[in-house]
Amino acid sequence: MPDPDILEALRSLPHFRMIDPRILERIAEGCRWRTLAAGETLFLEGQPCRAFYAIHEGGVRLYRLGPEGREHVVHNLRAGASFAEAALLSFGRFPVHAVATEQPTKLLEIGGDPLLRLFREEERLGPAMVGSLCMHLVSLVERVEELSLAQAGERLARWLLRQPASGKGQRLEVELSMSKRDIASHLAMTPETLSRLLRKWQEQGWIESRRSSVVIQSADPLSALADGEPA
Amino acid sequence: MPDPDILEALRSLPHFRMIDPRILERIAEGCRWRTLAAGETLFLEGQPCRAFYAIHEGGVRLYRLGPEGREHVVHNLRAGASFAEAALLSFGRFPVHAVATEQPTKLLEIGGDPLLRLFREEERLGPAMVGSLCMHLVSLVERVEELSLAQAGERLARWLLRQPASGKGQRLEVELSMSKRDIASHLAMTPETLSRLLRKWQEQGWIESRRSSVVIQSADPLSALADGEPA
DNA sequence: CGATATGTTGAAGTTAATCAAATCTTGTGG
DNA sequence: CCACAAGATTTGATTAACTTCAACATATCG
Repeated sequence: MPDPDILEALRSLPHFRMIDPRILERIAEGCRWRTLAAGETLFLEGQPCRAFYAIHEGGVRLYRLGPEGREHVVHNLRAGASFAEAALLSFGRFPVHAVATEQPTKLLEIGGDPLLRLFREEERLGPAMVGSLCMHLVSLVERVEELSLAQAGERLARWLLRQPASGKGQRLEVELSMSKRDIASHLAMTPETLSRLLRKWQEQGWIESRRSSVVIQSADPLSALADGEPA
Repeated sequence: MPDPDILEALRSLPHFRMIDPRILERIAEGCRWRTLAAGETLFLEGQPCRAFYAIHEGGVRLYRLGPEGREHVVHNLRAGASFAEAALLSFGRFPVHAVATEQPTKLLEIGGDPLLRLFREEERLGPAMVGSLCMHLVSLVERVEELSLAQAGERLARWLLRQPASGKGQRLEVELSMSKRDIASHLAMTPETLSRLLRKWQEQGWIESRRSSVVIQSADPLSALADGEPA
């Protein structure tokens, strides 16, 4: 009887988005929560690797030690990220040290043994995980592309047009799935800038900005912005 | 006798970074190049999917058609990105339309049949691909995190400290793996800003900026910057 | 050497962040 | 149901950071 929190956490990982629930339960049996204090070490370089990890809360720093004892930071990860998959599946040993950077840091430890056994027993697991990961990859690649755009308006217009929209004809209604504060953060701008952009576009008559939705009244100028036309 | 260009292109994909060269050759046999003109359609939503694609040059737009014939852009991808893996491995049909957005757009088409056969025959392929993809995922997650940082100096300092560095003791020498122009682009800043930051840090005595390398003379102030200390 | 691409520097102009404060929501307890 | 507190959003004024534009310098290569 696996912990429902663990199942929920597994489902939220891009690794397992499209995995059969029964298989997921078997993976969940090999999982457990780990909570670390800030600065506490999770594993050391060279140790044999029997699991990989997903950060539920807090942050983790992966680093090597240089000749003079200087930390060489390889990655600095926060909630939502996962790590050590390749160590588990390909290398067998951790290639870096890992320490928690925040207090508290809560990790999901996903045991490798059930996972590797399932890879052998369930033919569809490999392709399903690869497909699932790739879908996530495509999103991230595009997110990187978009964050590289200098203009805040360009980023917002792109994001807005990509949101699932209900509505017929010209009037598209976009339900905002997060708070505006979180949207601003997602788009790497301040809430103030987001608010001002929405107001400006409303004054132009392009949109109607509501509390938790935006009605797009004419998508064309937004599309132009999204494609890099000067504001 | 697979086309060496195809092998090279496959190797450069995060999917196949750690795959046995002999397996890679068998995958390569199911690949071919596709070149499209701007606006040309690659596939339509609902068509059966027998391959996935990697963009070698140009760009591809993935979209659905809304009720009024309005394009709903799902992704806008450029060189280096790949897509339709999940369609191939999980769905069997394309969930979106795909058209080239640039002239010319050159794609590598990776046939699904050899891939799916290999998944069954080669036990290690699944875990190896998952591990490889995850490694790339970790990098991307962190890149997103970093691009969200407002300050250009913060981004550069982080990037610099994470580069593989040779050198003993305090003097770390970082060989620049790309042109400064490309580094600037990677970090979402202009070459001018990059140049000015390097010069400023050199005047502070923190680094020595050379043509294609940077010698870090004291990493501490850079680390402070990278951790978000005000400049 | 000359041509082209890459990198550097300076001045001017914009964008978006910051700071500060007002307004609006939402949830809670009385 | 209302008052209140905490949080979210909006607005305005200011400022700092970064881009843009233009010119120059420096490599790289045939």
